[in-house]
Amino acid sequence: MATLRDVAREAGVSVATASRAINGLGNVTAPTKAAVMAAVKKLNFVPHSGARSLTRRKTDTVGVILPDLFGEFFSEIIRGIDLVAHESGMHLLLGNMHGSTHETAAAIASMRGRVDGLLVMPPDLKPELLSDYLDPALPTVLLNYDAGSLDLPFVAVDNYRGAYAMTEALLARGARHVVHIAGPKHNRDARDRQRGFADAMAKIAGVRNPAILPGDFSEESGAKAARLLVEGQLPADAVFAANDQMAVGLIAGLAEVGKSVPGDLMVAGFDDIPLARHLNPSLSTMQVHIDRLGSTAMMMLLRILRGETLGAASATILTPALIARGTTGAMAQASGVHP
Amino acid sequence: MATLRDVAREAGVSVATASRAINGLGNVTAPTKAAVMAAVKKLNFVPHSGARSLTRRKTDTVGVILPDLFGEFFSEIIRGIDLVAHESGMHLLLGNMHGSTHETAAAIASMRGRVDGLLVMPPDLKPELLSDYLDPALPTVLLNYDAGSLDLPFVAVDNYRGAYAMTEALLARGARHVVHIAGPKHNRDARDRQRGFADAMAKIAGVRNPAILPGDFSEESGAKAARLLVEGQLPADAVFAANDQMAVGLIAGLAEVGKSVPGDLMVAGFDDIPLARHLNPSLSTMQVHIDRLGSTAMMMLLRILRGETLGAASATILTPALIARGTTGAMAQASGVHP
DNA sequence: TTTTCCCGTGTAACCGGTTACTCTGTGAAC
DNA sequence: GTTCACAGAGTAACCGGTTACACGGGAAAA
Repeated sequence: MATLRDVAREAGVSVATASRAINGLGNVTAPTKAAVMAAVKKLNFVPHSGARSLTRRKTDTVGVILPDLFGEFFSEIIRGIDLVAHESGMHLLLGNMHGSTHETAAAIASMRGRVDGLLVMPPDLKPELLSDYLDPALPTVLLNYDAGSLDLPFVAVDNYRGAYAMTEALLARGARHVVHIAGPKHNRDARDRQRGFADAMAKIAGVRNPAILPGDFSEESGAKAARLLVEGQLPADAVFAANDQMAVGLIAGLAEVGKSVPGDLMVAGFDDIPLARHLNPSLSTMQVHIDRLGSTAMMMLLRILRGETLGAASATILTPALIARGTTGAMAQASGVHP
Repeated sequence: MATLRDVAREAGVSVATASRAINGLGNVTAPTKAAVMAAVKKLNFVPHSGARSLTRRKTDTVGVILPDLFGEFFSEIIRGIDLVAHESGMHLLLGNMHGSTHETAAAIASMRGRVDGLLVMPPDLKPELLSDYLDPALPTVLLNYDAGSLDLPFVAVDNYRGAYAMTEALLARGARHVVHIAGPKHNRDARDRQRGFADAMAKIAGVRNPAILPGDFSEESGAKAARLLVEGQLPADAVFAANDQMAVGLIAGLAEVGKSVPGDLMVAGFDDIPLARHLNPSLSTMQVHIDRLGSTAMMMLLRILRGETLGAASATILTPALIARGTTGAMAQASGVHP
């Protein structure tokens, strides 16, 4: 592979001049520049980004550290990030942290010298721990994580208000006994959604201890909730699952025991996964623009890298939108095709 | 940020010794090593990967260049790659090529000095062009692309045999008039699937010019095909869509005009997207393990990087599996929950 | 004509690590 | 008591770019 020295020799100039010509800096006459460019072509020279980033002290790369994610979520976040990154000529260095806290630390450490900034979606670990791992000198934006005590910029989804709004909507459609299927206990999103549900039940319906079934965001746990619901003979005219996956499992489970949706029970989910609108009846849910989570965070990071101060914009909350569909009695849409 | 020089000074040794101690190379006494490690802890030193890769001439990173992909496909490939990469301590540098040929070249060029190898999924461009962009010195494995003339290692899905098998299955279930909905004209996968369909029709059913409707892999084009089918009064008792998305649109379109599946018509797709098994009736399709596309390619690349020669393994073909479900009259499965 | 200034270019230091080679001192072999 | 081998540590070159600074020469200013 040709180096800048080779190009300079070929063009009969010094490396400094070659470098200037290639990077379009001033102080190079047209003929000189032409000679350098000819040498570049001839030798098929491509600058070595690694070497360049060493002196420039910037890599034009941002590190993205995500936990193990389920398909749709993952790709949408990346898509959102990439969209913005690509516009600014930035590269994305992926670093999944596969579960363990130890790996998180390793993933972050291994980014030093490779990236100009970091987008981190921490799993459910404590802020104090996180701050131990993060390099304060490296601009960092957190994804879906309100750092609280740490004053790191972040983008998060307002799970609380989303759940509140959905519960409110179910009650408004006439439900009296709304049951919630919760997500994993240690999961922040799940906890916030549960709080939103409970608060809405308390404030709007005056119900202090609404029924809450355990779940773990999986389809299976939704189906299991259906059995619990029926066998336990819980009074229920609506079920609000903490995510769509569980709602899907729930509906299948209810169908098996002959309960109809929304006839016997209304059902609602959260996330608006693509499958939601294809179900029959289609699933009512809270729409979260996951890609915006990524693109917004990336934009924030870019601004920090440009030296701008974010101020109030350093905490961005995305509010999910209510999508009323068939499972809450809205008119069933023609499934399949939507412009 | 502390550098190796700082650590060396703090520990009272030379940079060479510090480097050896940190990297666990021999020729360092225990006390010396301990002193260095203490300095590392104290100064919170993290080696600068960029600098290290410059001298080592390896980056422990592989570049992944993918075209603009639809969600599921993208995340599954990445997941497969990451799975293997992570095990070997490799990083992933993402470089989407958003369409244009020019961008592809730029994406590949910008990888020089950043990566040890490349995984490239070329869009539908010609092999000759591709070889112009690729650096012969950089180990490269192609994804879903039979390089043909180029002797680059690749992993591909056997779309031809998959389509052949599905067509065969439809005929075996008693279909006489099978209609194909094709994918985008310039798309390799789509063309191979169409060939497989046409060949199966010719060889098994003796049909020379089977009906083929245009499509572009989108749901909309599937719905449009449904209209064409009904309005054109094509004789048809089975429709084989070149991918699941179109099959989904098709089924919705058929439902609108009162055609039942599989009663009036059997329907089959290709890919086995997650939605497929959730439809009612569930969609028969060819299962492609997209994640294996990624993991297999990554394994091949790792072997090349280790200096092994692949030999026959340099061309890996993944054969999709037939999944018979409700839309071809197989017993409808309880939708929603599957272990 | 002399001085000043600036433009185009070259020299060399530097980014932060790695490593070939050198040097020193100790214990084993003679 | 030499000589030799070798382990432990240091010096400095090097990876491939960027860039501060120096330098020479021609045009403009005096």
